[in-house]
Amino acid sequence: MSKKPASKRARTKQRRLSPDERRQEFVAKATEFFSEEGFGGGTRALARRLGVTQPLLYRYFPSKDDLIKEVYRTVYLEPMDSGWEKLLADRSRPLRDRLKEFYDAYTKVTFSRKWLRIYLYSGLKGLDINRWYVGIVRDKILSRIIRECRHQVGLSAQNRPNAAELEMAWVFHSGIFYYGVRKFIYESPVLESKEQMISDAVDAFLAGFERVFGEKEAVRAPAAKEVVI
Amino acid sequence: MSKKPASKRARTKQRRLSPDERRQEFVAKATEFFSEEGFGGGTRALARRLGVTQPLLYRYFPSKDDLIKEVYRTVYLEPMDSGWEKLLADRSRPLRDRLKEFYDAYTKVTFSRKWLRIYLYSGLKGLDINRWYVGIVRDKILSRIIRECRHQVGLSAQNRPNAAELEMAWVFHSGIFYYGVRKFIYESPVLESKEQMISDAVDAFLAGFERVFGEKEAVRAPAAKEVVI
DNA sequence: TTAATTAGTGATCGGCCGATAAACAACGGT
DNA sequence: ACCGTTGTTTATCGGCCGATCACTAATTAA
Repeated sequence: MSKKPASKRARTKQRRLSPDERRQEFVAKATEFFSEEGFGGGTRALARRLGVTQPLLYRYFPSKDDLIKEVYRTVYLEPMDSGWEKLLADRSRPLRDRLKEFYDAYTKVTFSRKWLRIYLYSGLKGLDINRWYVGIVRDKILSRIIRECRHQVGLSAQNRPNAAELEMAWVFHSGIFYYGVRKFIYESPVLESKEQMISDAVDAFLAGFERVFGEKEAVRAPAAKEVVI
Repeated sequence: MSKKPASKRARTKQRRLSPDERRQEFVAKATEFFSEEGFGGGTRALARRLGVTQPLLYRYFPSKDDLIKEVYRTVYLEPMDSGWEKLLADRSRPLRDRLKEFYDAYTKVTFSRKWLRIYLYSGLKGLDINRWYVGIVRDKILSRIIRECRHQVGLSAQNRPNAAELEMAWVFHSGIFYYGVRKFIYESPVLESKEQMISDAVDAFLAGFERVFGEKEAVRAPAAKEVVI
């Protein structure tokens, strides 16, 4: 193989991108790259994938860590949709329908090899942004779901969710989440219909919530165990 | 700081370990080390933690990769207990009790920072051993659970589980599993009583399985969707 | 057309990595 | 007390890493 000046003026004129666009392009490709290689991936390999030389990265980002931070920022912020809370809270529709629609939407943005890998890597690193995200899920999504469940089974939806309810919502949520992990990370065969998986999970959750928390709580553990965390 | 001949005969006589014991000791410490640092962790840092010099590792293991393989081997095999299948299949006891006891035991060996981190790292690497483990869980645990659930709700427990049932068991199992991830990886606050979490999850799962698969399946999607995967 | 500015490259630095070889220290049988 | 064996260290190799700098090429403003 000889030298490779290829792609030098490969396509007609190849508009020069504005600095901001170029930066964003780098971040986007870097996200793909790091999601595959992990954040241990080298800047030279990344630059090769971008079709540029390695030092050029340092014109756009002060350090590799800064680039990585931007990757996190875009990946975590991208899927957030403020409409979700309203969707979950809309009591003019059956709760079952709301939950199904919410998880259809939620998994549409989070179930990708890219997103899940970045998420797991950042979780293993113990990054603040991961903690922030977990907190958002708990406060904006799961707490809301519990309020709606309480209302559904005729309990007061006033107080904050207690720890046991929250845990049950987490187990439900995580079960769905892990479908994505099995499919896109483990590349293990899963039920081909994501919609059916969600539908069954929602039905099971609602049935379970009712059995565990509905009505006669007499048989359950003493209230001391249900401290709010 | 001067040279550090410390720990040279530090404790009385310091029995010299047999080669096999020494090897195992190295693997054990290496497991801890890699679970914290990830497998990108350096051999020098590992050796420092072992209190020896780096080249010594290469007397016991031909390469870093071989050491890592042994780490995987011990971590994955350690928790496997052949008694679990029997426990799950023992129909002289209520299914609810069997499931609770099984998950109490299962989470006792898998819920540790060490195990979970190694598991997630190997999953992200797409290692064969991870696929093998997922297959074991599916075939030895979840399939068994479904047979017992079917028997419980009066269905034939003969045929293999269909894809929808299997998925539901996965969602249940993953929900419990992720409690460990949240606690030990994300270090997020969780319901302090693991037993209650399991108990509620089991109750919800059983209620859900009955509602979704019990009796009148008329309302469910056409059978075509329930192909065995 | 020319000068100034910006985009991109080649060469290179120090540092850490996995791995090897040779020297040295400790033990065990006789 | 000796010597062979085994355990351990010191010194070092080539290679890849993140980062820097001086330089060239392309673009824009005049």
